[in-house]
Amino acid sequence: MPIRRAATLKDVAEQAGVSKVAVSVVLNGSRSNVGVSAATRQRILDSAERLQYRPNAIARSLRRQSTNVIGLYSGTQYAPARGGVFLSHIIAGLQDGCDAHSRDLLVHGAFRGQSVDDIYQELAGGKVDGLVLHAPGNDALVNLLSDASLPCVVIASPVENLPSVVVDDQAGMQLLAEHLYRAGHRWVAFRQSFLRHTSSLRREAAFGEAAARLGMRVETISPGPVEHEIGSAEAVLLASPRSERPSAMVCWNDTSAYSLISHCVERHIEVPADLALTGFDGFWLPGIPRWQLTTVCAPWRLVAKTAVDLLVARINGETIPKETTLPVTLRIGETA
Amino acid sequence: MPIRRAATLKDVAEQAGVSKVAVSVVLNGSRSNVGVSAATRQRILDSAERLQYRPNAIARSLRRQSTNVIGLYSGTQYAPARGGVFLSHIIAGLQDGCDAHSRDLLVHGAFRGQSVDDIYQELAGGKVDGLVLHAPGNDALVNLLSDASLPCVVIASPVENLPSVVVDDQAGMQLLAEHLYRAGHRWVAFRQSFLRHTSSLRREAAFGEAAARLGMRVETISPGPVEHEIGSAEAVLLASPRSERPSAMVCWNDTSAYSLISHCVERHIEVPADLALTGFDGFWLPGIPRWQLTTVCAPWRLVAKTAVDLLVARINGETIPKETTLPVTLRIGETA
DNA sequence: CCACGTTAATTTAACGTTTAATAAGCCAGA
DNA sequence: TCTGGCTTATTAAACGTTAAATTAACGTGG
Repeated sequence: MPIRRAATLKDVAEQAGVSKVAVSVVLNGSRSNVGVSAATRQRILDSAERLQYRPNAIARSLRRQSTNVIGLYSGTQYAPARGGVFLSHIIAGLQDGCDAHSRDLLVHGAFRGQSVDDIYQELAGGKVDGLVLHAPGNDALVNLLSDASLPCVVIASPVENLPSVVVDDQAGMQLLAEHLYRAGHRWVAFRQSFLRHTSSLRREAAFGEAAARLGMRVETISPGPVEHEIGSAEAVLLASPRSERPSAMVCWNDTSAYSLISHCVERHIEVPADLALTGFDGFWLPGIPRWQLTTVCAPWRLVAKTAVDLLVARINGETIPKETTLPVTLRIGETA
Repeated sequence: MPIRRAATLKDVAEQAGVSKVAVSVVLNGSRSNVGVSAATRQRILDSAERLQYRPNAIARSLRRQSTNVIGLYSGTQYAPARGGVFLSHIIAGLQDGCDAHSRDLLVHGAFRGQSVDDIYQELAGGKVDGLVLHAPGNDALVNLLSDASLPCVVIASPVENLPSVVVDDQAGMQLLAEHLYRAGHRWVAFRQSFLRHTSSLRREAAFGEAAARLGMRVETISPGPVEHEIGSAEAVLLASPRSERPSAMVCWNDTSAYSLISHCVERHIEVPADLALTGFDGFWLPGIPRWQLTTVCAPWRLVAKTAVDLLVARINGETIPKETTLPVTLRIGETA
């Protein structure tokens, strides 16, 4: 079978016996000053149809100096087992946004072992009109990006000098603290991310303050160095009699909470009777039976969608707020 | 602050007092016949450094007629709650592949309400060097793509005329049938996807044959028209005494199985004592306690990675197999 | 001292678009 | 009859890169 080159403007123009410009105006309508008569227009349309013309997006991008593509750079590994549920909501939201603004989404590679400069080059190489950053981590990279004229919006955790879209950790922790207080808890622990994510640290601080304001005793527990494993301090805690340890644990996110439930089940600790526990994120996992987690529901998908909205506004030259905070809600389940 | 235009080859060339070609050769090394002396090379490198030159990916793509980007088109909505876990594994695998071949991943929009022609134009507009298709659905689109010279690989479900990467549904169903037979089951049901996915139909057929070969009685159950809800036929079945209904249900995927477990718990049906059930996919959900599903583990992430490998081979002009089938394994949990 | 190969460069053209500038034809009004 | 304006076009240039063809300079061996 003959692999024939895709038809270009030039081909159509020759077929129709007109100039490239006329074809461009008719097929990819521009706001320039050229007019085209009805007859010519029809001839062009016919030729385009006959030649199966499709405009070349790359050439157009080069000329227009804009690609209609939004990039995503995430500093975390996109591993479904670790944070994958989170990122899958983020990607869904980015798609919502891209869809609404007729843009495509470019997911940049993992950049394993590449230098900051290489990563920056890849990000700023003109492939995208703007960038959504998740957990960029690397300060050097962020500095490069702040200096560059490439529009960026950060999600999930704020970063100095760049606009961000986050959820109201503060309010979420306040809601949890009040709920636990009302349920009678006076000694509670915050279960931190074993990787000490920025979000975890922010929530730890917020919960500490909220609980202290209510007069509760608060401490922080770090789980083991391996995900889903239990740390030694935590093991000691879970082995202690009920009266000699916190009666509730606020986990930094849902995954951590589910993992903790497993440990409790193994140790025959009744949830919430022996130990109450809560999560954060509120992701709905398909049909998980039995355990309805008490958690803070955060609109992550909307966060991503909003980030794209802002990014597009920014690309269009508008000024966008430094920090956008989306509200959270408390979902009371059966674990606290 | 001054938003200064990014430096181009021309800028560097002028600074260094050489031609653009020399700069191109030094910075973006090509295999052409031009030589550059050590002194000139240094001068160019210095200028590039001073001007913070980054090559423009779009211009390069236009000239090279290749973008180094792989596209993903999925006919399904990317909704985390529905199939999102699946797609998140797929995207992870695509990233593995893109990473291995130094490519980027372009996730095309949802194309809500767009015509086949528009979608095709978007896909074939030169933005990507090749396309991974998931559940393309639309026949017209597939035909267009088969005709076009754009390399494609289909994943998850085979499509006529296009190379595909799938998992061994046949073997998986054989394993399940044998396992259930050994456990003493002689009357089993296949729980179909309420959307009648192609995969579900293939598995239904394969399981039917395998079970029949073993002399088991088999039937098919369609769940309700709403996801995670139960259908009337199924409700009747679950309400029947144990001896008057199948003793095991093979669900078309894990999500369906988890959902069914919930219904069983509500109805006080003990799993697996009163009803055994199995899934398909073997996704690990973070720390779900209590229910270890008996299921077929399918290497979806690897499927996606393999698709990219093949696609890249195809882009490089190699011939690739029509259908690639990856093996599955049986994971025996506590539900069957 | 000249033909020849090697090295170090440059000039030209091309990739497929879009925009700006320009030109030709025609008609209305002064 | 000329000026000006509108319609319908065309030509030239530009976006930033790379490939092919060309040129200039410099030995080197015959």
